[in-house]
Amino acid sequence: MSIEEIISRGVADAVKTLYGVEIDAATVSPSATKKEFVGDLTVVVFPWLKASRKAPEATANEIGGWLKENVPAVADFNVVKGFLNISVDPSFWLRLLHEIASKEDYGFRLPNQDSPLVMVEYSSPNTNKPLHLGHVRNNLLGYSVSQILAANGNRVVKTNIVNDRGIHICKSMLAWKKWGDGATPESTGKKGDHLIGDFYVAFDKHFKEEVAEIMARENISEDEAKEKSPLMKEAREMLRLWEQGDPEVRQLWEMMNSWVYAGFDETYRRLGVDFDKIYYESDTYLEGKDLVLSGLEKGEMYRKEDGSVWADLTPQGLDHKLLLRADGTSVYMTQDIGTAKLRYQDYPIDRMIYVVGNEQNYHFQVLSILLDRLGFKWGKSLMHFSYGMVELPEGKMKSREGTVVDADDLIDTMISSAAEMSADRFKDMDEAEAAEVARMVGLGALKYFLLKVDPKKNMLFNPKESIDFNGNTGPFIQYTYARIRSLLRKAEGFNPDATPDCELNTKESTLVRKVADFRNVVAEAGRNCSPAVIANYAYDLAKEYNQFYHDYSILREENPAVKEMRLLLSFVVARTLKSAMSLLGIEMPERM
RNA sequence: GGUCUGGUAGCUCAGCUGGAUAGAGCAACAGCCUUCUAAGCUGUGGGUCCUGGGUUCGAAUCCCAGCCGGAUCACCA
Repeated sequence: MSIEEIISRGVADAVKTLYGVEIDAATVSPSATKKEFVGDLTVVVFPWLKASRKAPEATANEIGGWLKENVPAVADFNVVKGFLNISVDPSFWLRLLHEIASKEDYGFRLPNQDSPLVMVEYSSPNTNKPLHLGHVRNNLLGYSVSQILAANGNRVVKTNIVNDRGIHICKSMLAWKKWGDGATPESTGKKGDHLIGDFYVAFDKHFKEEVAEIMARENISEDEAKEKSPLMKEAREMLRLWEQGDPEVRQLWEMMNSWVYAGFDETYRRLGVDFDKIYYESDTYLEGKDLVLSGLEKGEMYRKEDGSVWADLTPQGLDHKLLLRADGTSVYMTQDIGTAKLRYQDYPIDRMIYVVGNEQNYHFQVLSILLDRLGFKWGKSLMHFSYGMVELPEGKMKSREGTVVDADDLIDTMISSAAEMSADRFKDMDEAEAAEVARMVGLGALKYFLLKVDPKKNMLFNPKESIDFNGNTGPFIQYTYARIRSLLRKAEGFNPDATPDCELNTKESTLVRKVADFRNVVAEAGRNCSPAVIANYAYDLAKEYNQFYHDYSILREENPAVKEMRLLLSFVVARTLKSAMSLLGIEMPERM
């Protein structure tokens, strides 16, 4: 039983004994005492004033006195206004420290065969351009949420749906045919996804020139000129051929896609994210039609005179939504319904989480309603893990304006900056180790920077600031960890199973309490799917430890029991930091 | 216009299941390396928590209204 539970139950017993009123121990919720007051935990007594029929101070004093008499863990108390500050018996903290040190991975619950099966969809790239900063936020969030759910005892399937078909891919293909000159990743030395991206840009450039020319020549509006553009006509024709399964177009498509996938795989690998199952839209885009038609039979949808099929969402306060065009073809929503069907055939999932940007909030609101109507048990509760845009200091990131931050460039920049700034520290490492540490630190900086912010908010990514390794950053936490590891290496004969016997001071007990709280933090992060909760906890713990670290010379401590206890405390702090950061996908170097 | 979402220090962000004098980092200033890693630590200054009402012992937090910003409301994906 945790100390919070002991206190809660004690207060409930006290109120019952003293005032004869039953209260639910769960409503007591003791919180950490603020630094400027004496004590470990604080209980607010205002809620029981009606029961005591006394002033706040008197009530708090009575309850405090009862706790001190009857609850062994309570050593002392003091009262400030209606706040009852409780000091916990120091021996309790020592026992708790031993208990934590003796357990492996004390923060995580492992899933078993009966655990809920959760599918997390993230990344979802288009195959016509490389990944950019927005994808990086998506990938890191998706991976971290998966880790957090797994740590809370869920079975997790990480999935990715690749948008590998459509007019945008045809644009790249057409550009390659026209101006590519047979270029391949091998012949150009370019990463496959970048090569394809360059052709997409090339198409856009030629297309714009063509439109401008037509506008000038025929004196018509831009929209009309776009309609008349031969290039666009060719792209559309290519899409038509693709849909017919034209062998030549399909072959080109497969070749170019394989280049892109090789490029994506490398970026994913460097980011440290992975997937259990990848879906391709070219396999799923025709699915969903049957389901919509069955919904039509059940009266969940309706058909208009022109033959198109719609869903009436006005009962939910939304609009009418098109699901099948008059010619019977699918729209985006229909495809997502079809993908849901396929997924459910592959995995009997209990819960579905879509990590997709907030510009699609409306889409997922509608999808949830439709899946529910079509009989998916998880439809109603599907979670759209919505996140905001990443903006740059100069302004918004728009591919048109050419200010996109490429994911690969970004990773390179982070790693080389880390190497540069750490050159002095890495002097005594060999080249390979220095490079490995720079990689961990560079990526740690990037990941932490993007994950510590509340996902639903738009955030500002300042490349300069993210390279600054001071303050609330990943490297600060990594550094704290590396120092503890160094300390433990130097401490001769350190034994994590030792059971030193001494009293803990306030700083030490605060650290023990925070480490013990990790379990609750992981649970909270699991409830809210919130990497930010984990990140800010890790920072808080690292900061607390740093203050502690600077106050004592642990290796020179003369009392062997105190020395042993502080080493043990350092050990559990390091382990907790590592566990927390693993939920963010951040690696921890043993030296840096 | 409808819906969703955000507004906290000069800047970037925590805090939001209601609790004490609203916290970090950056930036500025002043200290601390013969001590286990100074990517650190200590101190100073910096706030109408967008505004106005309401709920109550108590509101940055909950409710209502308004102001400002973002997203979305495609037979695009």
